[in-house]
Amino acid sequence: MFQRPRGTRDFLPDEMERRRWIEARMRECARRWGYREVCTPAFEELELFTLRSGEAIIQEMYTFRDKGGREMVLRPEVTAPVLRMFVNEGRNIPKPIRWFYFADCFRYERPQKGRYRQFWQFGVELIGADSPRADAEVIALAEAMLRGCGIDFEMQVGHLAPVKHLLSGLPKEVAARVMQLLDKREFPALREYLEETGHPDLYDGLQGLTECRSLQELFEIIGHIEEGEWIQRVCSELDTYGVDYCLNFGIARGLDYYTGTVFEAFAQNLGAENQVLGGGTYRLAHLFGGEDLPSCGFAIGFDRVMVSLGEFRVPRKPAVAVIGMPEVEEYAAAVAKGMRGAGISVVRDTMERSVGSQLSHAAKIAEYAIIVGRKECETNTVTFKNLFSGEQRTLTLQEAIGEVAAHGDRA
RNA sequence: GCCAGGGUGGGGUAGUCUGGACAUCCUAGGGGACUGUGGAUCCCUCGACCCGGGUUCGAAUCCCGGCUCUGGCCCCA
Repeated sequence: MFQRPRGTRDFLPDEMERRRWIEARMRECARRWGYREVCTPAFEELELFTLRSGEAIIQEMYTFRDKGGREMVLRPEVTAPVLRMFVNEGRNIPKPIRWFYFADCFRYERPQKGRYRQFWQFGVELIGADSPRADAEVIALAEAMLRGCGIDFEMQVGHLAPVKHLLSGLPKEVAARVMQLLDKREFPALREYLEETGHPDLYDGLQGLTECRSLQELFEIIGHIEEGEWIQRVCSELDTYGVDYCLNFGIARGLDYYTGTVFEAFAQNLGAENQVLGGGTYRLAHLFGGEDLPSCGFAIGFDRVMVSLGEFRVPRKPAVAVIGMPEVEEYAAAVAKGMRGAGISVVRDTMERSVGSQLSHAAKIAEYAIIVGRKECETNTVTFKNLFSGEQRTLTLQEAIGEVAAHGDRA
């Protein structure tokens, strides 16, 4: 027997229906906000990802050398490919550009709850807009999309300027380490580290940033900064949208490429891997040879959304089993064809089973059975049986089609 | 890369501590009783000790290594 590769999953039909159902909701939400789908290759040149993030992350990627000797990688995320595509062929598209994607990504990491080696991201990029209103639109869309899926989550919004302001006097490595500790909320270690490096005075301000829950508190800590008005405007836009969020100026991840507003969403019922969405403003295009356009985007951890939602039933169109006696094979085929032509899901026996067995099987996989034999063939009718109630009637094909359609989706 | 706990037919399990004959039970799958009316019932059938090594007369059981799953750490672009 073959085992599935580590960190990958198989999806049976019930699970796929749930996944497609949620995916469709996200798609529909993106569409309503004016975003259109794009698709990039599943693999790219390795350098596309190391350019920004350094060589160190190679160990967490699926890299390979192709037959031409090129260093390639299965995409570990989609923002860089989308921006690469933008630089390659998006120059003459009217700005701002609103794109979304739904794609599988690959990371060579240790699997655990909500973390897989092949995982799906649903993401959105707003390219070329640089305003508080652009930031707010993307956050509001993120919120709407997650709400639309029905998960229970908390949206946190922050900005990198306050913490960068506080750390402006520190050497780069020290600042990076501080950000790391701050992001993880390891306050005792942070205090210790600041004392070691001779900046104990920064502790209260940094801790304050992670705890302050209003702009007023924020400005009391950092005083006046240039980005203050921007932050204020993003918040008031979010209030206008009616977005339910809380402030967190301790969000520090991705310092190397996020430039301003940052936001994250956390699901309530997941384990250690409870972040279901992350995003912010960034500048990437210039790295790939384009102009230095600001962009804002986010990615939803689709699999984590699915874990958070648990099991649920998706409405499904009813299925019909057409059971024909051997002597009227052609008539049965015509009935099946007619129903399929009307958009109905039809199955027929492929195992040469008896009528009794066929019905027995039909009861497990279909909602209705249609039985046709000499009798029905001669009168140009069908025997239409409701497999829930057992009730059965003689109908014309058109009447049977109408019956199935009238009962609609089943829950 | 680190820690903890698991791995027995497709799914769920008993047996493992205390080694012993054909490995338990439920469920799902296939067939039949039943060649124009099913889900019940009965019968038949298919099908497993994660892999490799060691100890032993004998290993699902004990020991070692590996793989893998679950949860946590690390990381999270």
